[in-house]
Amino acid sequence: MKQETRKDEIISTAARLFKEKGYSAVTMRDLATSMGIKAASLYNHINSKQEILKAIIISIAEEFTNGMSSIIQSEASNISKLNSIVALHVNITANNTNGMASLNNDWMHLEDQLDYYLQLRNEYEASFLSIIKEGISSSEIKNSNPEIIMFSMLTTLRSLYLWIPKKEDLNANDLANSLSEVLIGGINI
Amino acid sequence: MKQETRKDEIISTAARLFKEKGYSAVTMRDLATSMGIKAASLYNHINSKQEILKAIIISIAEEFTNGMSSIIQSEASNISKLNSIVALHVNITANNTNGMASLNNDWMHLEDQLDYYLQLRNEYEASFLSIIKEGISSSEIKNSNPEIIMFSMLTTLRSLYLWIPKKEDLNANDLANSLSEVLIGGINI
DNA sequence: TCACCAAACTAACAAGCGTTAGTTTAATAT
DNA sequence: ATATTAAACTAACGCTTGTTAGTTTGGTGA
Repeated sequence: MKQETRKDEIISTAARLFKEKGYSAVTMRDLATSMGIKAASLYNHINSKQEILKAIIISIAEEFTNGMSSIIQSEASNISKLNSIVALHVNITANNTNGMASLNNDWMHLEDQLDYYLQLRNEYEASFLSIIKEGISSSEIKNSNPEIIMFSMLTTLRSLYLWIPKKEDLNANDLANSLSEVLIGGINI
Repeated sequence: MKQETRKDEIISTAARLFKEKGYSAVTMRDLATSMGIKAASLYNHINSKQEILKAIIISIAEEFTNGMSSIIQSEASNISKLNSIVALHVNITANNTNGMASLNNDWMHLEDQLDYYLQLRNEYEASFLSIIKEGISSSEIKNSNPEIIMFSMLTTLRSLYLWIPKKEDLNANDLANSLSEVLIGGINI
């Protein structure tokens, strides 16, 4: 765990501001003011506003890709893989709530890295869907529409960034377990 | 059903653009180009960019408030009320996919109407939560954390705008039913 | 035929944008 | 003490922003 550089501070401050108003509505002067410096001084540490967005989003996207890769390769049951996906989202989001907001809402403002981001996202969703389909084949999962199941789970998981900060006394494991129960077990008796 | 005015065309075109890039990243010149006119000409029909956002968001928010009000007043079971909420979201979203994107992502750029919007949203969530809590009390719903249940359902429903446009042969009733099954019944066997 | 009017236009505004260039400051290493 | 350097600064750039003012256009009703 390397110590946080000034560039890291800029990136995490930017992520906080991007969460509140979105990438496009946050100016370099806003960011500088939040850091207690002038806008021009930011450029001693970063090359462009774009670069900040890229740094926020791509690193998280790659975390998801790596996590999914481990899950896919494991020998667990498909239901157990879904539980692991829930835990993956809870953990990544708990560690970088602000960044998750940019990933969800500002990915379209990635320029050079947009294609790469979309590739990672498509691969992630394909892996997710294949787990659900295999779970249906093996009778672990109800024979419902697999796209609807994935959509429902994934949108809930993607929105965790809105919800986790409100639970100050958060235990990530407890949340992941409760959420898995609701998402997988349903709510009716 | 009154015929669409030029102002309505501007608002629906704006909603389409706002969905793609967000309110802040869409300029009045972008909007004008999409309409095939010059930016200044927009001001023959609308008073400000703000006003467009307000027109998009507030009308939808009030639709939700009215829908929830009917559901709350009905004599149905709590599970049945949840089914009605799912249908409410599917129907409103199917009729105004682009507007739902602004409601979800650009509500914070409402200025004068921000407080009003937040009031409607808070009331809506309070009603939603009370249905779930009553469902738990009456043993219709598993005794899980009611906030987690609401969070899970609501975030899925709020993300429908991303998903509905991909299903071109959409039957709103079928989608509402399938989604209710997954959200309420869960997915495991 | 002519007055009217909605809806387009051209031109321009002040303010704000991301960014660059060159300079100063203050701490560290020699 | 002196040289080096990271990190701040001031000043300004060219461009884009939302918006206004005043003008032209083309169709409708008297």
